[in-house]
Amino acid sequence: MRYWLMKSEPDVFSIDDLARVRTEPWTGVRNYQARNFMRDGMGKGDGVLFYHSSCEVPGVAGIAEVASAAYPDPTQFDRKSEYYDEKSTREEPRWMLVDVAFKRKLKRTITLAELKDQTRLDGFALLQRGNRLSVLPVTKAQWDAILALE
DNA sequence: GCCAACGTTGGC
DNA sequence: GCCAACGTTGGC
Repeated sequence: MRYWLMKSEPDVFSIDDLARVRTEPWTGVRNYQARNFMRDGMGKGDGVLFYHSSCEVPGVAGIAEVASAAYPDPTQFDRKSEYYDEKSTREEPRWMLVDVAFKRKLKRTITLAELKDQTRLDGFALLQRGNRLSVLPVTKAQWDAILALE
């Protein structure tokens, strides 16, 4: 079992939205490194920190889990989707995703500011300069350190 | 294969 | 709304 962090803008899709729908296909990732983590790294049952980005209080808002193996993101084939990719084909899909299932909402959001204060989290990918990845790996030690703040 | 221009992310 | 970081695109 591995651990991950996945970013979502709460105005678009929040932890409460995930709680409502229970399981959500993680559509729209169009970054190769993030895709590779989903395609090659993730397995069913892996832990996911659900992170709210681009909002008033950025931070970890809940816990989810990987609920499927990777499969082609259907939005890449949909001409009407904002995620449509004309260079992708069904024979050779360019973009993959996993399903993400709700586990629980944290009692409170663990803020980015708090995470930055933790010396135990030095080296955490989320906190590295210029990081913009929307899907990134978390070690067991980092996972435990973050959730200990709840 | 280089690199300038451009677009996007995301914190502040 | 600003801006730093950085990935992608396309001309050469």
